[in-house]
Amino acid sequence: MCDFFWEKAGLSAGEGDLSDVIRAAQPAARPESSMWHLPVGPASLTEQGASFSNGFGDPFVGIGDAPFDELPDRDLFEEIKGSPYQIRVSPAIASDDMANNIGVASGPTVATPLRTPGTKRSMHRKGQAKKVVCIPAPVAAPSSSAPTASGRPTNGSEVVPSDLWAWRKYGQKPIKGSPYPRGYYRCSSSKGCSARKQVERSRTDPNMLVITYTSEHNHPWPTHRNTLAGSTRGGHLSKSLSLNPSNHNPIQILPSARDELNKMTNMLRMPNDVLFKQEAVEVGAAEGLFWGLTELEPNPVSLILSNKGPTDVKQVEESGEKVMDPFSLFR
DNA sequence: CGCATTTGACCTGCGC
DNA sequence: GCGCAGGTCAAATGCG
Repeated sequence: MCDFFWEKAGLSAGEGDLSDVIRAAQPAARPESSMWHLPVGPASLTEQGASFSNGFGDPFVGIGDAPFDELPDRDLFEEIKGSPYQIRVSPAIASDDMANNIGVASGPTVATPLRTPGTKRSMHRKGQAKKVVCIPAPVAAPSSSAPTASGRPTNGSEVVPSDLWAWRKYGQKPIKGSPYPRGYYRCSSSKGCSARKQVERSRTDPNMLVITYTSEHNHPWPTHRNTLAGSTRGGHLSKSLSLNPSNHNPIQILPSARDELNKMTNMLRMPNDVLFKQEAVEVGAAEGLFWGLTELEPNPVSLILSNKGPTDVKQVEESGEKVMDPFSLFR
């Protein structure tokens, strides 16, 4: 049990359930924000169908695959290792049940849940681990003629943020009730890897991308993404950098999260096999969020936390420096 | 030439 | 059993 978390939420360990925690955490929310702020750390309850990815700063939002009132409460925090990241739960993607449960009208809109509660469709693939993360959508291609990162024209496909695994798109389908199509990707890092992900825009908040990861990778993280088969096209990170702050939400790292980020940095410097033995795959939002940073910058955290360095793409190109912000990884 | 993307067809599970 | 919707396949196409 993570006593810290409960204390942080103003509760004693073992007291209350998720609704209590949310309610207790609510005063911490910034008044101008339409988000609930949950001071939680890396958490993943994929087996239960609920998943919170940790949010390094504001932009990451975890949302479960199940309606909130069905989430396990204390079990959720069994997997929290202690560091108080903040996760914002957007009312725009939270369920009505959640809003009702916590009794807070904390947003202009409380939209429909991602999935209809209780439908069997949501349990379509029983036993398959799922992680659902929401991230701010990169600047979308507004028209069908807009190029993707690879320079190809699209038919309204998403500009899919890279998470540093190599993914190959194998399908796209329009989703009923949503104006946005869903893209289907499978891992191309390794033959036989069953990892898949689905990318779609949130129907309630078009500025958010909902990425659903299914199955686990059965191979280590790639050491050099650019050398992977199938990852070269559009995979040149240095070319895909976009450091214009207007392109994404500002990163806000809690002081108490810095230590944890530094720990992660050290972990990322370990050989792959060490990483796997330590089951570090749960560290980092959306699997491998920070993977690959080490080949670009000796101390990624320093980049995240530092105000130094070029502030826009032009400057980067001129200086030739390999400097990036965390969210350039998703472009 | 190798690989990624696109896209229509096909498959599968579920509700009625 | 049928229809619907989501998920996957695979041929066509294009880029580097």
